[in-house]
Amino acid sequence: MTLLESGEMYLETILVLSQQKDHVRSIDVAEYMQFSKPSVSRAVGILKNGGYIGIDPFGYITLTDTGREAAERIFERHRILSEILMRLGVDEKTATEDACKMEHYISDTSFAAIKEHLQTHPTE
Amino acid sequence: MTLLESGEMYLETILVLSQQKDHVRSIDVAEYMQFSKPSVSRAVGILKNGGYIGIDPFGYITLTDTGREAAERIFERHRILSEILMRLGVDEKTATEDACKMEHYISDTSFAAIKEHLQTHPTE
DNA sequence: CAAGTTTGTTAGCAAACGCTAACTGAGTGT
DNA sequence: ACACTCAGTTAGCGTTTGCTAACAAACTTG
Repeated sequence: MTLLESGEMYLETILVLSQQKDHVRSIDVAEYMQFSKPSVSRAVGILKNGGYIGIDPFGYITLTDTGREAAERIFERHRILSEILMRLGVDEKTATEDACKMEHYISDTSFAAIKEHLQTHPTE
Repeated sequence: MTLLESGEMYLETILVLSQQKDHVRSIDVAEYMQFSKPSVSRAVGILKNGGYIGIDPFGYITLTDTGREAAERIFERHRILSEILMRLGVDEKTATEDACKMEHYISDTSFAAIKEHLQTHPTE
């Protein structure tokens, strides 16, 4: 099962929310993403089915190892992409929004190059 | 009518092909994009309907002013994005592929910042 | 405990956008 | 003229992913 943009967004959201709260429910994801409950319900089912998340008896969502890996991969892209855009003078809001889309499409190669550039050229 | 990624790709392709050949037909677009004829036929209908292209009696596709503007806007993003990626050490093929996706999602603000950076930091 | 809220699900719609199968109509060739 | 090929269209399918309406189950509350 290959993750598409939407799946990656859900995983990233689950990761972010789990860093902010004790547990994450579908309704939390729905509120955060501003999506309807049924949309999240279906997405959660698909991600669970794909082995990316688990749902405990309380309805709390947990990332599996695979899911956490994918979520962290995207989240890192998000951070690095917004950072380089801000480094170029882009305001935080725009940088974040753009990173949020580009994070799903950039290749490992290009991402590595950008990350490398940031590491070798610390904040001027 | 707001252009989505697919519409932008078709316009960009039409622009590129019109720089290479005397005239551009649906079949040329289909071959170039590796899409089926019906897919292109529908897309062409939508773009024509939206006022982005015209079809002359020979079946040749022409960009309207609006269409050309949109196509050139995307094409410039394509060029600049691949350039900055290559500047960071990414190989041409990957840079082009990535630019091809990101060009549709980057904001005017971020794009301007990248373009500005390239102009003020000529090839080292 | 009855009534209301909260959470999640099911059913089904809509749009975008790829596809194949099958047709039309125009030009080409023998 | 008959047959073939080429370009384009129509009809209709499948996937993804958002939505609303409506329902069920569980928790809260007076």
